[in-house]
Amino acid sequence: MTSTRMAVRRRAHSGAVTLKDVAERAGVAPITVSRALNAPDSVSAALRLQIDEAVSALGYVRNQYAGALASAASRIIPVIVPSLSNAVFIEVIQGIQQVLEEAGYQPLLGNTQYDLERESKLVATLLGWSPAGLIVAGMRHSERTRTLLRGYGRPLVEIMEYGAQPIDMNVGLSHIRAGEAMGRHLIERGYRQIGFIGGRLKQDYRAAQRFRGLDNALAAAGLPRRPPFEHDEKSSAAIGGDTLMQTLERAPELDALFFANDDLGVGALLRAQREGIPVPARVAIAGFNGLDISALTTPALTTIVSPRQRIGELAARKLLGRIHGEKPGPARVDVGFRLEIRAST
Amino acid sequence: MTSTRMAVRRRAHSGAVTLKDVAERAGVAPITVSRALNAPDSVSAALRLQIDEAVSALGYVRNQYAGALASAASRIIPVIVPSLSNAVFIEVIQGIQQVLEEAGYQPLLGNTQYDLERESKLVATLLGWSPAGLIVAGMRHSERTRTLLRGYGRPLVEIMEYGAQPIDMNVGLSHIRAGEAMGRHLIERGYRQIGFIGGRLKQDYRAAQRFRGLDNALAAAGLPRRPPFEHDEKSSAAIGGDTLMQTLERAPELDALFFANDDLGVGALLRAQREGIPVPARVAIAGFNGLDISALTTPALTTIVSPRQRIGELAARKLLGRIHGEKPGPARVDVGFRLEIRAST
DNA sequence: CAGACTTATGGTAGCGCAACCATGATTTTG
DNA sequence: CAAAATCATGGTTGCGCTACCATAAGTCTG
Repeated sequence: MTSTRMAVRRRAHSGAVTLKDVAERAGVAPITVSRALNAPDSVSAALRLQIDEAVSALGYVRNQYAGALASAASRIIPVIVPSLSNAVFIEVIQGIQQVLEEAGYQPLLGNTQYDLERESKLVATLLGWSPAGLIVAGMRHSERTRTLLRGYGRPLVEIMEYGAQPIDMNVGLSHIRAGEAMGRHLIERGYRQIGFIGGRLKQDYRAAQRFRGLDNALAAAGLPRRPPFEHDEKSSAAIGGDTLMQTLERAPELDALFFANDDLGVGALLRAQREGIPVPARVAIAGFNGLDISALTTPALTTIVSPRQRIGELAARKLLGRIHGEKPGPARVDVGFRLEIRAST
Repeated sequence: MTSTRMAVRRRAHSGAVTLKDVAERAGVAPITVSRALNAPDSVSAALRLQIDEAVSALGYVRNQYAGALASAASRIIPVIVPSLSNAVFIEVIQGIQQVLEEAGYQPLLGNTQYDLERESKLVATLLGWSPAGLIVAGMRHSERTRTLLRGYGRPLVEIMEYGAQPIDMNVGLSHIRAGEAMGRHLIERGYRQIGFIGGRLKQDYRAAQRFRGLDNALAAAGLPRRPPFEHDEKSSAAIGGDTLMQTLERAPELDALFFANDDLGVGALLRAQREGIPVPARVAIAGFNGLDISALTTPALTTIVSPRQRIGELAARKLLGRIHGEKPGPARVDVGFRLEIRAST
C-alpha cells in the first residue's frame, strides 16, 4: 500500500541535473560531491577530478534553494537604497556589487523611494531570503524596521552617513560637517548672502543635514541665515536651472548658492551660462557629490567629493569580514569628504 | 534506537517562525496557512482572519528557499547587463525593477562587463536560482550561453537592440537605423566631413552599429567615409573632451562629429566651449541616448533619444505576461528612437 | 607495534514549504 | 430526496541539498 502511494505520489520534478546525478556518474556519494564543490580541500585530488569531470559533462548547476534551505545560510545580501535614479546610489551599488560578486555573494536590490514604511516592508520581505548580511542606506528607520533588523542578528552595515548609534556597523560621512566645510569656504571667499537649494528635504534628510551644516557655519560667522529654498521635484539638472532663476528673482540679494547636489548645481551653472548670469561674479554656485561632469563646466563647479564607490566597497568588505568571522574592525568608519574648490565660487 | 538517533540528530534550525508555528497558533493545518497566503480565495474568510492574526502576531516571514524548492518555481528574474557605470542601463534597470517589484518578483543583477565569457558564467550561476524568466542585454552571446538559455526553456527577453533572431523575445531599437538617421541629418545640414568617435567598439558592438549606420548614410550620399576614431577608455565626459581635441588635431578637415553616446558628446561640447571652439560653426557635435543634460548645454546637443526606461518596463511586462501564461504579443518589439535636433548641429 | 589521532568517505535525516491525493461537509441537480 | 458535484480542509511526501554522525583507512607517537 505504502509503496503504491509512493509510486503514485512521485512529483514531477524540475528535470534538472542534481547532485545525485553527478554523484552517480562520478561513482561517489552525493555528499562527497557536495564537499568537492563547497570545500575542495576536504576531498582527495583523484575524486575531485572525477567529480569535476562529471559536473561539466552533465552541466550541473547547484540548486541555490536546496542549498540554502539545508544549510540555513545563503549568499544573498540585500542592499536597500532610497532611490535608483540618483547617480550616487548607483556608484555605491557598483562598489558593493563588485566586491560581493568576487566573493560569490549575490546582492538583492531594494528601493524604498525615500519612504520609511516601504523600507520596513522591504526589510521584512528580504529577510525571507535568510540573508547572510544586509546593507542599508541611511540611519533613520521606523521602529518596526529597527526591531526586525536587530532581531535578525546578522551583520548589517548602515551606509552613506556617519552617525553615532549604528544598529551594527556604519560606513559613511558626516553630511553636517560637509555642509559646514562648504559654508566656511563660501564665507572665507567673502560671500555674505548665502542660500541653500534642495528638494524634499524631509525625506532626503541627508541633504537637510548639509543645509544644517551650512546654517551652523553662517551662525558661527554671524551672517544672515535663511530657510532652505525647497523644491518639490526630484533633483535634476533641469530643476537646478529652474530653481536658480526663481531663487535669484525671489531673493536677489543672494551672492552665493549651495545646491544640495551636483545634479542641481551643474544644471544651475549651465542655466546661468545660457542666461548670461556671470558666475561667480553675480552669484557663486556650489554643489555636493563630486560628479565627474562638475569638473568640466565653465566655470567648473565647486563641490564636495564623496567617495561613493569606496563606501560601497568598504561596506561590502566589512560585511564579508564579519560573515566570515574575521576579527572585527571598528564598528564605524568615517570615509570623509574632500572640498574641491573650483572657479564657480 | 531509531528514536534516540532522531532525538540526537535534530538539527539546530534557524529559529525563525515557520508555517507550522503559524498553523498551530491559528489552529489549522500548515497547508491551510500556505493556501491562505498564496491563494487567499481558496480559504474561508473566518480562517483567513485567524491566520492573518497569527501571521502578524508571530511576525512570520515566508522562507523563500523552502517555497521555491517545494514548488520548483521562483520569483527571481535575473537581469544581465554589460555595465553598471552607464546611466543607460541604470534607467533600464529602474524600469524593470519597478514593474517586477509591483508584481512581487525580485530582479537579480548580473554585470558582464562587456565580456561574453563572463556572461556565460553568470548565466550558469543565475540559472541555479530557477528563475521564472530572464532579461539579458544584447543579442550577441557565446554558443555556450545560447545553449544554456535555450535549454532552460523559460521566458527570456533580449533587450536594448532590435534584432532578427531573438532566442525568445526581444525589445529594443535598431542602432544601425539610429546611426543612419543621425548620418542623414548631418548630411542634410550640409556637413561633408563627418567622423565618428567611440570607445571599445569591439565590445560595445551597439555603438559599432551606430557607426555602421552613419557609414551607410555617408556611402549612400557619396561622401568620404572614415574608420571610427576609437579610444580605449570607458566612455565619460572627460574622455569626450579629450578625444574631441585629439581628433580635431589629427583630422582638422572634419566639420561634424557623431559621438557614440551623450557622455562623450556632452563632454566634447563642454570642452569646445572651454577651448573657444565654436559649435557648430567650426565643428558640429552630435550624441546618442538623450540624457537629460544634453538639452541643457550651450549649444544644446543634437542627439538620438532612446526610450530606456520604457525598454525596461516593456521587457518586464512581456516577461511577466508570458510567465503568467497570457496570450503572447509579438515576439519582437521595436521601441524606436527620436532624433532630437538641437543647436549643436 | 598497540593505541590514539587524523583523514577521507558515506548513510541518514531534516531544512520549510507546496504538490498531490484523500476526506468530510455542503451544495446542486434531476 | 438520493446521487453527484463542489468546496474547504487536512495528511503525507518529496523538492535537492547539507548537517550530523558513523566508519574505514591511514598516520603518528613513544
